[in-house]
Amino acid sequence: METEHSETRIRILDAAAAIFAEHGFAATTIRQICSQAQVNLAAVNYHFGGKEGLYRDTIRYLRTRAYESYPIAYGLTADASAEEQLRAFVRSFLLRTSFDEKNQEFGTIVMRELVEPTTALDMMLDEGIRSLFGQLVGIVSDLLPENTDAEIVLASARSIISQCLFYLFSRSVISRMSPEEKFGLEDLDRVSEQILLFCLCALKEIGAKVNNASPGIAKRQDQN
Amino acid sequence: METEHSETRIRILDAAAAIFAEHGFAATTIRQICSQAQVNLAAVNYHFGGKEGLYRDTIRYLRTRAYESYPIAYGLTADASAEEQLRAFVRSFLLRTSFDEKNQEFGTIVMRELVEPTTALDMMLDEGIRSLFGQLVGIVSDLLPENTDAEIVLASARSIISQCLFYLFSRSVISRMSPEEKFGLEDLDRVSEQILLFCLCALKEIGAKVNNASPGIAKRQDQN
DNA sequence: TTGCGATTCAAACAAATGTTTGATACAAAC
DNA sequence: GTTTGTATCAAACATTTGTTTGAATCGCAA
Repeated sequence: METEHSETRIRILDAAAAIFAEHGFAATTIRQICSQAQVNLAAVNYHFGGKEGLYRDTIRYLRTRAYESYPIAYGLTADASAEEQLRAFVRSFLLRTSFDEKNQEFGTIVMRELVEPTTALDMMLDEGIRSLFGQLVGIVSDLLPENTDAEIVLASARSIISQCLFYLFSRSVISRMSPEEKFGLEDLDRVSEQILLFCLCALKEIGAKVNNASPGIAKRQDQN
Repeated sequence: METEHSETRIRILDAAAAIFAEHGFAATTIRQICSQAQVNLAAVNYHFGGKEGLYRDTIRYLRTRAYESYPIAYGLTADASAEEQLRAFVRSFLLRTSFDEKNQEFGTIVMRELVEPTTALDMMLDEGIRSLFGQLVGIVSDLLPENTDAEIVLASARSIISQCLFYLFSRSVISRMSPEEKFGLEDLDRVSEQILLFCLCALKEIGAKVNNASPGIAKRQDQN
């Protein structure tokens, strides 16, 4: 880990990222990678100990790059409202996983890990996914009345994250059903606001329902 | 196609469904399949012409079974309200793809096709996905005011389907984050109602917003 | 029974893949 | 200049994989 001092290492990692993302772990051969990276076939074993070692280091490499470009609280002041926090969460998530094409390889490999978990998934859970989801639950909790059932908070967080994941998973289908849509950087505002409209409306109405059902403590009626 | 007259064919298809779903196309060997099916190694080539032919027939085999068990308008009368139609859509979708473990193999292979499309994905689009999504758009359209922007209808439909897909794609993560949750048949009611709560609340509030913005034609204020 | 097409089987084949090897080139330290 | 450790390279190795082959077996009609 640490620094990628060697020039060859980086060339291999860049090629591996592209090819692992495109074909998946099993269907990728280290001959492809070494050919594209223009290094000798034995270089992978020399530098990474084997195909699996290269795969793990490739994920770390991409993840580091993605989170450096778009940290979780991307462009957010400390005193931001819960709604703004949710907006930042959704936008940085989309950017990190698919809308910035520089990070599309990261998103694709994450997706592959979800579908076909390897030991790398546990690593990703411990180092990122768990805390990411916890943060979302916190934001959703702030957007709902205090006495909201915890299960509703959790389910709502899942509903929200699923809409972000959709644009990762369904790229292949959408590009076939409506080929004119691209979902690149220039579409980020439109898509993120569509997601936020749906989610904020849902949370507002759920909050109203909760307050109606048990009009005990927190009463919130912030008309947008 | 047509009937699977041969006993061996069915044994191979059953084994192939399980193993393709578990390991994916590339990582599956026909030796595994034949071993599990207890047939000779050459049987796959004899009956299906090769590994790819077996893969295509396996998808068709699973899809037929899934849609026979849970058709799109599963348990729905002709005069059902739009909300009930949405409920049936969500429930049958969940059952078809993951919550009925008999169809989990189908859901898993669909998921794999989304992540790594083969020619089979085009087949699936033409024969099912496109009309399925069109049906959902119709239901959403009924649940929103008539003068709602078409783009909002489309985006809302995507938001809804994404929540159904979530329980397909995120099984591996959820089972690691909260291993006590199972998402089997006994959880269908709870999960589908959570999804429907979120979606119906969102649609209701979006509809209110639309009517506020352009209070022209349709006015709807059905307090739940 | 005999004959014949369909099916099953063990064995082998050719290609591809991850990995290893031993020699070579290179650069810095002494 | 010599040495030493690192990195690169072509070649080969051992497995695994999808596929093919040709004989053996089965089912059944003539």
